[in-house]
Amino acid sequence: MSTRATISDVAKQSGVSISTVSRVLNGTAVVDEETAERVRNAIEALSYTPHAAARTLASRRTNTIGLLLLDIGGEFYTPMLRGIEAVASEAGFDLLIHSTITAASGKVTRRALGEHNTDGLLVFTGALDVAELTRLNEIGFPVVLLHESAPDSLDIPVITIENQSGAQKVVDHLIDAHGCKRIVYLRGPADNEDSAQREKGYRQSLRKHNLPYDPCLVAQGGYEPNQAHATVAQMLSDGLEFDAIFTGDDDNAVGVIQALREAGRRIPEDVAVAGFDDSLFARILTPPLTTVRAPIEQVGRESVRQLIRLIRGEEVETSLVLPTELVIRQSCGCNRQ
Amino acid sequence: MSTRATISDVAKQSGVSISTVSRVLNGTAVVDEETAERVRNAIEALSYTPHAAARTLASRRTNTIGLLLLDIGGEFYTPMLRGIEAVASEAGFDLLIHSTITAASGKVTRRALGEHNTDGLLVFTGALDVAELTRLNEIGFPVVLLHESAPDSLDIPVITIENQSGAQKVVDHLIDAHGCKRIVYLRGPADNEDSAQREKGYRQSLRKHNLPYDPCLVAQGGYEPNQAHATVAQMLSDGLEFDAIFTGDDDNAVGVIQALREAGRRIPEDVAVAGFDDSLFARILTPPLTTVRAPIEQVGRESVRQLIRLIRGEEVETSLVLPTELVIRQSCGCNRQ
DNA sequence: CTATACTATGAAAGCGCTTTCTGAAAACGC
DNA sequence: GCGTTTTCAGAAAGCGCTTTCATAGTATAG
Repeated sequence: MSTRATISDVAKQSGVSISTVSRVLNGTAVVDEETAERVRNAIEALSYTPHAAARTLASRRTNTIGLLLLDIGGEFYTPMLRGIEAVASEAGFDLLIHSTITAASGKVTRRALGEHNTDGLLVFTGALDVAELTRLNEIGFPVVLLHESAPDSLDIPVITIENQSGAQKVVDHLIDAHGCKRIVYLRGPADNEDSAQREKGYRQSLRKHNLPYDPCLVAQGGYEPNQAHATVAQMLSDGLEFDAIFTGDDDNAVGVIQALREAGRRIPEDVAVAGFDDSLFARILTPPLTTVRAPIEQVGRESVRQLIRLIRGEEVETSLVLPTELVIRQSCGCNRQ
Repeated sequence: MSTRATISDVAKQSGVSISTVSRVLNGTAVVDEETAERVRNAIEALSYTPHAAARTLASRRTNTIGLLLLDIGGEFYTPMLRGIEAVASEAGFDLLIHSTITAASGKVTRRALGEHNTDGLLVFTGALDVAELTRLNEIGFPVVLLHESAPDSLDIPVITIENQSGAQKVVDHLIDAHGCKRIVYLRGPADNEDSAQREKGYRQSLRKHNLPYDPCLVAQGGYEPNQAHATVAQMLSDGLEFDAIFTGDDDNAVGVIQALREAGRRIPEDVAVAGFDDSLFARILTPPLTTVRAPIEQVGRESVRQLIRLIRGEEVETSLVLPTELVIRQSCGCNRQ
């Protein structure tokens, strides 16, 4: 507080005009090397840092990108955040984060992130309503979506992962390697695009292997251990028969494994289990979880790269789908000790 | 982009001066209700949002708090972030996040977060060097430290948790309930204050029970499964005898359990294990981990509260220590099925 | 040696707000 | 009914920068 050095302090100290200081700061024009050196010394001596808001106001650039999340606390976000932060920081952008879930309670619908405080927005599945998305699109504001495609009417790039083929690979494996015939699929939250894609992959695999599609075998897991636990417990008490569960994501797998164990079903002898994501805890589950590796950190990195291109007015892919990879551990029946 | 509405557009549209619009916006003075209504309508009609930088520049308030982390990807941060975001957002502050670990590679030492773009800073253990901390303290800039106290010379509030008593409780439990006599303690990274405190608690408990302190039983775990794994494997191959491991944190526990299992030691029959933090995965380990619950989200919440008080110039506790709680599961030998 | 083109710099106009100062009009007091 | 307060609103001065425009000085060409 007190007396921050301003650009004119630096100018005075080095005996030049503020224009010249600005030029040295930004490299926007050639400055005599000797003069530049004097300016740099003054900056150092005054430990001067340009005032971000003043810069923004004058240059009409915030040098900040915004990240709009549903729930910042989700485990899923951690690697994504790491990727986003790394690329943003490397490119000299600040990162403003807002979680819309906490905002829901707030009375004032202050637009937390937008044209007024960022150069562009990263929007995670469901974190922004279509109306606002449309508004941003109309004023040509740079936005990149993560894990969910935009309404067709809007031209907004999307970064996502190979959900369908990933799911197909893991279900293929359950069938081909372990002879599973009745495979449960646990959906994510309603409207979740990842989940819908994975379900497609699941059905595709069944079709490919001439296995019947039984709607009873598909149910809600909610990407959430408790719900998955309840669902599986219900299935078991209903006497539903199955020899494998593709849990939709790894979080579900935690609840699934617990429910199976409580019912005395052995994994993988009685029921094979496979997840999706390859979360940090997938390998520490017992048995270690066979799953599909989702390149989440990479999604974070790419999304920022695309957003920055957009901000710079460069060409951008409308959609980027990052590859997933089958990770075979033991919950499917492989590698038994 | 294109043509954002500005305050003067709103003023024109509602037939008042920009001063009045500003007053309606901020409630800084009484405005005739009828006039105010007209202004509000204009704001709505133009879907006007005040330009943050202009506001900042004029009012000398950024309405933003900065969070300086070492590694944003750490699992540990997730609940903390949730707490921080929730309180900040509720209080109308934006949250600017920067991870210093990624910045290390950058050539330019741009001060990512500071007086120039935030009203105050939350600094996590080790994320800022003492020089910068001192500078901020000297200019009276609001800073709150998380999980590490400031150098004595600086008067900076700290939010931390009851590490020592938490550690003591869990070691007490290992001794009292399970008769453990030779308990290993795995340290966190060097200089980690949490770890040092927990070690104190460990030693205190030994002393209280008249158990000898054997330096061989204390080693590096690094809060990191691989290192913990290596350390324990080494201890085992050295033929070191012990009947329990207090793993320092839950991350370590993952490596510890694996190492013990590989050596054919049963948990908890041969070796009892206990962690610290109560991470999300503590309950899904096999066996479920006995640990100490650290109120990490609470730390996040409190830190923001304190920081906001500081920003407002209110009185602040110099140090806040949040309580920890023993969580007994099965890795210590309790609740065996 | 003059005309032309650079080069390096400064002066000054904003960017979109907040806030102080000032004043007109309405309300009040006696 | 006149002076005094109160209420409401506008004018204008910045906040600390970037950027355009102008210009002095210097180099280059013919």
